[in-house]
Amino acid sequence: MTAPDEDEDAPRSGASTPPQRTPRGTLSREVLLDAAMEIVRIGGADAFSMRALGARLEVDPTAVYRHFRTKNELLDVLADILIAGDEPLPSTGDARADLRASLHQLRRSLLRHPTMAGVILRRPPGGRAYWERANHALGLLRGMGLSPEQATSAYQTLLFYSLGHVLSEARTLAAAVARDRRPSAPTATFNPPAHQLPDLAAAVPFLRADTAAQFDDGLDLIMGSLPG
Amino acid sequence: MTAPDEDEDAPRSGASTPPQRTPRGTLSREVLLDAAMEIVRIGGADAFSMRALGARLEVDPTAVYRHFRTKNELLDVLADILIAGDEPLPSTGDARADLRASLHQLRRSLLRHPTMAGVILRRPPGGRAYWERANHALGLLRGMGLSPEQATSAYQTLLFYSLGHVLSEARTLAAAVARDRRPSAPTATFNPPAHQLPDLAAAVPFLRADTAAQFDDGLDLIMGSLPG
DNA sequence: ACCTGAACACCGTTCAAGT
DNA sequence: ACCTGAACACCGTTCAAGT
Repeated sequence: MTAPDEDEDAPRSGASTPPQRTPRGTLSREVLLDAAMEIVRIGGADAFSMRALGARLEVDPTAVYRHFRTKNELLDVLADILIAGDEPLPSTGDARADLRASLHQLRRSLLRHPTMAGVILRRPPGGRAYWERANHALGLLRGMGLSPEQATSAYQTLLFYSLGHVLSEARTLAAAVARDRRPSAPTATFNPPAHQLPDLAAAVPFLRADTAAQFDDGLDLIMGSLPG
Repeated sequence: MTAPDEDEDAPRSGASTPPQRTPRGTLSREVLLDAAMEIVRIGGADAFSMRALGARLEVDPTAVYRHFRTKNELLDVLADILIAGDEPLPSTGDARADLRASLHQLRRSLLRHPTMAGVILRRPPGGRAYWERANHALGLLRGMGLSPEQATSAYQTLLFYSLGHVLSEARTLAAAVARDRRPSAPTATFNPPAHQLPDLAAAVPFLRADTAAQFDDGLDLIMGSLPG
């Protein structure tokens, strides 16, 4: 009924890498966000806590509250950094291609921290980068000849598809990461119970290993209906 | 930069409703799942913990471990119950309509516990209902004349779009729920910073209040490319 | 001004012990 | 066979106190 259950609960190991010294008064939003991202990179989303953050910076955990009102507020800023990514929004002049590229950017950036993607996507959007991406994409859709109303609908469809795809990839990746942390757990590859589900069985060979190409296929399908 | 931040952290109130008596030896998976669902219904996903579950059933929290190996395992079973929903899979003979109806079912069922949707969608899929839905939808797509390969691609696109849409609705709803639990927090309606983002500003009037219709628009767009 | 430390009210999970 | 209770190793957050 349930999957073999390789639990994400794994060891809650505090990140045990060389902590960077933090002379008095050096704490800042930037330093905190960098350290938070490091903790996530090393130990995954489960390893991140206000206490782990304090420990990493050799500072009392509660010192963080000078700079972020809550853990969730910090998480939201982290989210927006991931949504922004490190590449500029594409603008080659080919609206179709740019739109596609922007969504691929978003996917790649969120999947850079797969254990974090699920955490981040659960939070309500609100960051600057999120809205800038929306504005950019809407502009491209207008450029393809869509009305504001059509552009809005198309963008939401493309965005929700992308978020769902990323979420789906991220949760599988995150589970795999958790498995590898428990070395003895079974490999339990993605293996739907096709027994007695014939149409599912027929689909299994076409589940693509290349999930980036799979993502692109879906974009194709959705963008196929768009003018321009 | 970040939204006004009405935190989901709210009071971690243990569900304080009339607990049902639990004579010795009555504990079962079913009783536990019912109680868990009740806790979620009353207090949201944050209120659910192994300790709250024990308290509700007037049982030591650790007694739950006789029936579920971990909290995550229980969560996965809960997830599959929500994914199954309480309606049978539609089969009117109109494949297009049935496919659409099935995805609407999934959306409605997940949104019945919006605070739970995000939690559930973060977990890797693996329940029976999840795969039965896939099998059913793939069969409908085959019936519309799609090849196994086309059906697989189309189903994944539709599913990921649906999950993304539900996630997006759920996180907004969950934030609203959390706001209402802190009666003094500002209302902070969904309000993108359209200032200096002209294309976003042009889209705002077309963000539909009726999110079920919005969901359907996206299904239209995607299914518009499909044969049959 | 900025950080510390103790404290509060919680977690999930394990395991020896009881009935 | 089934449940309890103590214990372990954690949480986020508040607030008075220190420097």
